[in-house]
Amino acid sequence: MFPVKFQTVNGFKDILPDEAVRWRRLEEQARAVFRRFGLREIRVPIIESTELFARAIGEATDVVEKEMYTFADKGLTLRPEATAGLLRAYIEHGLHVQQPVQRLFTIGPMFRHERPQKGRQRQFHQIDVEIIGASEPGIDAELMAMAQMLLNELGLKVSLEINSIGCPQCRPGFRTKLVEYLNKRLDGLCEDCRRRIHTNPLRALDCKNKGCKETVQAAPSILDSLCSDCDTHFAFVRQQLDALGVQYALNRFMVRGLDYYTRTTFEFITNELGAQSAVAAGGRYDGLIEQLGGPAKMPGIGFGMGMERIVLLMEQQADKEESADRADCFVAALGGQALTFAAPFVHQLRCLGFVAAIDYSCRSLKAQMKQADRVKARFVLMIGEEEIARQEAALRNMGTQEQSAFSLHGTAGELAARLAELITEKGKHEQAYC
RNA sequence: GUGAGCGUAGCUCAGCUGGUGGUAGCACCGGGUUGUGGCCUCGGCGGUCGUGGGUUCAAGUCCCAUCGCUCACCCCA
Repeated sequence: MFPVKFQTVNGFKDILPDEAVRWRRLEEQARAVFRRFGLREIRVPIIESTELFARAIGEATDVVEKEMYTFADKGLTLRPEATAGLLRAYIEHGLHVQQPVQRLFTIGPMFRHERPQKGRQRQFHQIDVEIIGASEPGIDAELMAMAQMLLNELGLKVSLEINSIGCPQCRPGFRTKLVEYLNKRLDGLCEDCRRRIHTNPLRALDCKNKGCKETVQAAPSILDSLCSDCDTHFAFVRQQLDALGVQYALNRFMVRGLDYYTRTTFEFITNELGAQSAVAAGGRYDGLIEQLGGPAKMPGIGFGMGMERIVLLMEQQADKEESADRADCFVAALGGQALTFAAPFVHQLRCLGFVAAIDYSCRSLKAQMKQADRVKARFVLMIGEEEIARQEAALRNMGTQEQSAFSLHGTAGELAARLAELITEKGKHEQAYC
């Protein structure tokens, strides 16, 4: 039984080097945008106590009920989302004392035991942003504007939908009204939604079933049931979005899957990801911090951005750009003696900060040139018997095909420094690579 | 947890109503260029047809089981 083939387990994926280029671009762009908005990075463990997630996300949610990777005997769980862990860290370290408003982001893997499909893995990655300690509606608008800026700069076309789901003061009233409405129209609802009336009636509002969609069209709107504080808040959010030039659509049917959300909720959506539509989503969670044992009445708002989904969109939508993985100089060594020259040389070039490559196999020059081409080398330095005899290597510019002699007198360090100067100098004149 | 579809070379795929696994494309290696890349050209490497059973003179093809993957439902980023 020896030729056991191992493979990634279901729902987990390798990100191979070619694809990792896109991931890196996403992360770098995110960091660049976040810096402009004064966000600071925080890194927290991917394992927390099961109890933390149960409290934050809600005991009755699908995520907690059936999707968590839990080590039952240890009371620990792989995080299914990032907010809970960040807030735990915020509270544990008393960050609010240092700075009343904390603007934080983190990037990393999350885990949910769901059946995988397009744009959904069991290990998936999120860019997560939280602004804690500020309740002003301007914050809500700024956060959405920032997410949109990032998506725009990645070259993606997605749309923004917003809603307000009220607060513990006004939502129960709406819930009652909605249940009343739904109960009168059971015929128009799918089986799931009839069940939802008892478990989570708001979910019926965003059911994909056609009949439910029609039935729900005339349902009472949450926006008409907001208390005056929530209503004022949401009006300001919309006004601010307009002022910032952020395009959005109001979606009174939008609901959240996690219990902690209050007031403003939003989703950046696309119809180019199969059954998945949200690429980033979030909202306010004004009661959550207190609920987790933090300071009373501490507000917060945040969003998660699904990196797999963004990367899929980047593949489909964004301009293909040339990979930056490019060698400055490839040193072709022909024969063992040449290697003793070439290797220290390449090492010195690398010390000087250049991307240098070498092939130790001593294959034919043709083969090595092909290899140089594959690593997109801008220059190739050729060292063979003749060159060693003459003490002059050949330096070839791969873009222009120009070739010149390069004296081999001096120590490896001196030679590398001179070569570095040469390839920098020549590289300035021809950016184009054909 | 539920449903549907698909497993042939490293990758993308042909393979008809069962009748010898494809000069297939890409990639890789080598020759054409006694030491010069991309384009071209010629050649080479590469497969227990996911696995196990069954039907048949004969199975990549039909049937059953099993494993894996994909998509969708639920739910969610």
